[in-house]
Amino acid sequence: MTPRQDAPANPRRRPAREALLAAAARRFYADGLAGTGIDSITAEAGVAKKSLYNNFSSKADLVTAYLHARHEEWLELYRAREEGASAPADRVLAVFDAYADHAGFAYERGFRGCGLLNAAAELPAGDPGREAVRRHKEEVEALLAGHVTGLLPQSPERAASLARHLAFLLEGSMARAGLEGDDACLREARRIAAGLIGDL
Amino acid sequence: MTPRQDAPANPRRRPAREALLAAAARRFYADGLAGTGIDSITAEAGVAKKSLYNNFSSKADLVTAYLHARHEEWLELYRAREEGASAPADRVLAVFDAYADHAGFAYERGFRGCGLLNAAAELPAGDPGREAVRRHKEEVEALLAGHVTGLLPQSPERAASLARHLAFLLEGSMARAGLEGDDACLREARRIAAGLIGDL
DNA sequence: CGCGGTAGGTAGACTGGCCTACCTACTTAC
DNA sequence: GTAAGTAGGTAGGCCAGTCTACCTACCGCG
Repeated sequence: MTPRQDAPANPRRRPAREALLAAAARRFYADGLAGTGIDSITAEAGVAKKSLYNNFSSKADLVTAYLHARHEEWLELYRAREEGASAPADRVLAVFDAYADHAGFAYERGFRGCGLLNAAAELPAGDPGREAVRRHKEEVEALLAGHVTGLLPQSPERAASLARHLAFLLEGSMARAGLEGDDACLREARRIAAGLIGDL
Repeated sequence: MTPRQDAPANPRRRPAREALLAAAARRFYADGLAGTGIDSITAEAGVAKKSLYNNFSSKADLVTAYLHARHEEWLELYRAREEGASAPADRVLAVFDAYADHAGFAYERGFRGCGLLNAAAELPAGDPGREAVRRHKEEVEALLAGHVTGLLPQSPERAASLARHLAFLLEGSMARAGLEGDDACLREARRIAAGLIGDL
């Protein structure tokens, strides 16, 4: 029932929502949530302020959409890496590769680590956005746990512990990579992970 | 040559600087750097705004002092844990315990992970404060590397790799603990670390 | 001992700028 | 004609930082 199933070819009638989301993603990632003003987003998107409030009810709503889009984007990267990784060990490493891809996206200019974690750092303790980031990280860990269970079918609790271990490794290396400004930490974490699941 | 070597007993003449630093630490940790206003800090410190600018040249200067104080605070916690830990393995675990202590400080109300990492998440890519956080994390890793070298004197590169491994584990578990809102992740990371250095 | 200067505190007004959010008025695609 | 875009203004609030005006503890000195 959606009247517009394909993107309109006319540039005059381009969907403002996507331009806004793309611009918001760049500004939020680079300057932080609180450090980014509405005007700078609309200016970068080349869009009127009214269009922002036509598509989003508030800045907080735009932040929510940003977090959701970033989650989806990561899933996309992971799915791309998962193709061709059939063995459980390769699927574990595919998660690490997806993280590196995610880093590579922003790497060209001012890599600052995981956008979701950075956003969560700005949100107060009980904030729904913070909960969304928590769920994302738990989902990534669950993904790892699924693959690790394939490697250790005989002992589920050892598998769960290893999955946590890998998840911490992944998260910590991403945080450090953001501070260092390059993805060397991520490559090293992948190597360490390969060692952990290699000698099973 | 300092004319006042002991704290003045008179409450009228209490040092505003310390009250400001303590209040800033609470507000910055709970609400973020950009999310915290000058007025809320002076109000919580029970101090005039003038006193803030008597003691600090700007809000950025106060942020710098906050980051430095947090670094020193962690060092203090680590030193307390290091006493009585003579074996290298125990010293490695003392670092993990110091992190848990650090978490416990803020745990009572609204634990939000590592204050230094959260602050760095708000700072732009080349910011001096961000560099300070990077140096702090590198210092922690160097500490771990020193202890691990005591465990693996025969192979320095394996020791360096293990130190990184432990550093990532530490950082990642702290990040996850902040999202989850409790220190269960930290306790699990300590257990995993003990396993890593136990079977050497 | 008393007295005045100084250093560092208090309260609060104020400026200029940026923030979110809403608004009007016009334009264009379907 | 309508829906959705454009440009840009405006209201009202919060921000950092400065300023005036006053107050009080301490110190040296006569």
